[in-house]
Amino acid sequence: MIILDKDQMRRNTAIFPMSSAMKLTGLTARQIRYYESLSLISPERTPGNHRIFSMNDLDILLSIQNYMEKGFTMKRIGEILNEPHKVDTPEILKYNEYQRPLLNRGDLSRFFQ
DNA sequence: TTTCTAACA
DNA sequence: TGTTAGCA
Repeated sequence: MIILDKDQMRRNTAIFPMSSAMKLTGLTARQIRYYESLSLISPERTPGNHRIFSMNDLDILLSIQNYMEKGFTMKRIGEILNEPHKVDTPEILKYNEYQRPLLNRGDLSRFFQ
């Protein structure tokens, strides 16, 4: 199927400015820009060159937070997110069990821990 | 006023 | 990563 799922399209719609990404993920602008440089996320840009994030971008950012909390290095996280074939290691699978549910179904509980 | 890039402590 | 300078 060439056309993405309706929901997937909406989740890929970029509308959040840096300030929103920072509040929603708890990350600093510096960190977010750094992760983009590692191709972990690919936010769109406004005509003025300002980044605009989609829900999927934020979701990835949240996942990065999870991995960091579990002690993964940015190098390792980069491999995990950019090269799926490296994810099937006992090491990763073990931690994936603790991954929180993705940003969907209107579940906002993740924002209130 | 907010965000951006680049670069240095 | 933090922070700051100088732009847009």
